[in-house]
Amino acid sequence: MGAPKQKWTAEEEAALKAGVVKHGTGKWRNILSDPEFSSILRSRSNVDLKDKWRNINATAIWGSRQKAKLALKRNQLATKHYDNPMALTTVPPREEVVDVKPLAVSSGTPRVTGPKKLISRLDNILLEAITSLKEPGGSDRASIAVCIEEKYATPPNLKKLLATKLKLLVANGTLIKVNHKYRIAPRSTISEARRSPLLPLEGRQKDSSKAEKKSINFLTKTQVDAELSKMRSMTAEEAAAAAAQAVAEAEVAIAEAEKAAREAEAAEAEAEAAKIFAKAAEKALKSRMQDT
DNA sequence: TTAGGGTTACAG
DNA sequence: CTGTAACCCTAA
Repeated sequence: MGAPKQKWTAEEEAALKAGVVKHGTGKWRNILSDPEFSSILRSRSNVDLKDKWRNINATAIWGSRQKAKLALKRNQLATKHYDNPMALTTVPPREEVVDVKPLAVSSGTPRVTGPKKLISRLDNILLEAITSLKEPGGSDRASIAVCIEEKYATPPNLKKLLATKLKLLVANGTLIKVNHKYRIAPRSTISEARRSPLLPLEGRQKDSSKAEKKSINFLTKTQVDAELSKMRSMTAEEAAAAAAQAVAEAEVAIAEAEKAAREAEAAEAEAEAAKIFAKAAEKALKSRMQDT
């Protein structure tokens, strides 16, 4: 009687997303069993998690459930059928489009005003697709694309966005790219990946005193390094990678901010700063690319 | 236990 | 009045 509707808070939503990223779609019970998440989600049930996740994705992609319902309703109400069922689906308005390809000067991109709601939904879908594929060795871009296309409407630039996002997620440590397959990072909460650069260190050989690798980030020593080395030959590619990395860092910071927005508002400011910095870096690199 | 369908409560 | 989000119920 005291709670007609218990609306979800940002913390709960963030926890849910983190749980999905960590464990995968479904496994609500597993997510709920997680001590960290259960602390926040202990008031929620697995069904609630599922429903919330459904709602999030439904609202994100313009149409999972609502579209079907709406379509049905419209079909009954009006016989007018749309010739263009779905042209532009995804691409949320506030998406930060890390497009590095277009050489157009981004003059049409105004300053970041203060997007409170972010965290690209595409990331969720992407991770969801990878987890749903359940490929042990990971999935390649084609499989992921197909999975997403089957589940949602397929925008024309999906492939490009997917490639960009994939790269981005690999850069920030959420995904691990081995050869040509992508898989979820084994052990790392995104926020944690930023704080502590996960060190494999299987055997002894712990050169902790070696602070040589300090700045360059949390990137694990995967084959990505090799590709990056290869990229060094190409200035443009390197610049693009750097820009993508900066944006990735910004997104991570934003995610962290949303997760702990309640505890520290400064984090959000930091995220904003990081985002602005990323944007600036991207812009600079881009102009440098075409200027040189 | 989870996925999906359906219903109710709240906001615009 | 319509759309959205939480809630509830049921089948797999």
